[in-house]
Amino acid sequence: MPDRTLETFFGFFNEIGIIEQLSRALMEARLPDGFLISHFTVLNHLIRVQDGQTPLVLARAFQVPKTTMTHTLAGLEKAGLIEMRPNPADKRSKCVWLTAAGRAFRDQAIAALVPDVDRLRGLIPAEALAELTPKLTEIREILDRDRNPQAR
Amino acid sequence: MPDRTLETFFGFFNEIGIIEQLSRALMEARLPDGFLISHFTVLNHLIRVQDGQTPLVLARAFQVPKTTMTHTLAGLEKAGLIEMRPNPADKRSKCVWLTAAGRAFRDQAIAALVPDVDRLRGLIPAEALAELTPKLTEIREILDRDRNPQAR
DNA sequence: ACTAATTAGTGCGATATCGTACCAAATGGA
DNA sequence: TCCATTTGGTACGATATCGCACTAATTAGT
Repeated sequence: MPDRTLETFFGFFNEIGIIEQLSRALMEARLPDGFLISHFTVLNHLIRVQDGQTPLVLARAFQVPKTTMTHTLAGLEKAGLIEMRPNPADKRSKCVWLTAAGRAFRDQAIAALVPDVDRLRGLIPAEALAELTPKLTEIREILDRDRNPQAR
Repeated sequence: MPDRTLETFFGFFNEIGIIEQLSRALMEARLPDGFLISHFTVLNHLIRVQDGQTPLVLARAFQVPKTTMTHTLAGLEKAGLIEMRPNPADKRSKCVWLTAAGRAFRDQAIAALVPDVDRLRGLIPAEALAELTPKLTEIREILDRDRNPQAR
């Protein structure tokens, strides 16, 4: 019950939640019908970091339960954007590989967002975001370490 | 395609998304089984701002489609935490009123969160959040004004 | 080497979210 | 006053998310 600490935390997470909703709606409006942020971010991650990763590694990277990742990957595979191959190092496991269509999809998605970002950067200076992001990263890492590290 | 603007925006919204997930998981773990953040935030809003508001006003306050708010309110009403009464000013409309149980539920939910906040404020100084929140509010308001203002 | 515990992935069920379509009431022109 | 449009709310269907439970493979402890 320390003074206004509770309100401070609530207020912060409340803004985070609303911005998340708004930005998700913005992005999904530009993706082809039936595709969600989750699809895009997985493709983007596979390109930026590395493909060939296992579903579980991806689930942990995105902090989602593994069942959710299974579902997302199934959608991407059905759309021909990724390929699931057996993991040579572990017969229980699989590796997720991008297809050419997957790379193209991600590039097109980014291209489709350019007009939005162009418009927004007239309203929100990129420097303001660049300044905030590392602080958010710090908080994200703290929350991440804080939560129960097993499961998911 | 301006230099790294795209990456800056992506990076920012990415952190926002992850923090949102982590904080939601944290809060929902403390709520009674079957209750979600959406339930809590509506109750909290009705107490902090004012009860007697209409579903549509609430939907706009939380930036969710009105169908989503209908569903959330139905859950709260079934649990006896709110009451839906006719709106004397508009026969199509309704007013959402808290019950005593609703107020108690909200108070208990907050009490259940105190240990978490206590722990977190040892890891994240409240001042750091207090400093970030207004900047997030500004961004949220910009995004809000930017998006298509009708619908939802 | 053998068994117990752990780990990777999926199937299934519950339910939250959200778009479309719809009804009823209210509003605004002519 | 009447009709067209707009607005508040809900029903319904589609699907994303997530917890639980299960199988198969791996790892650890003896």
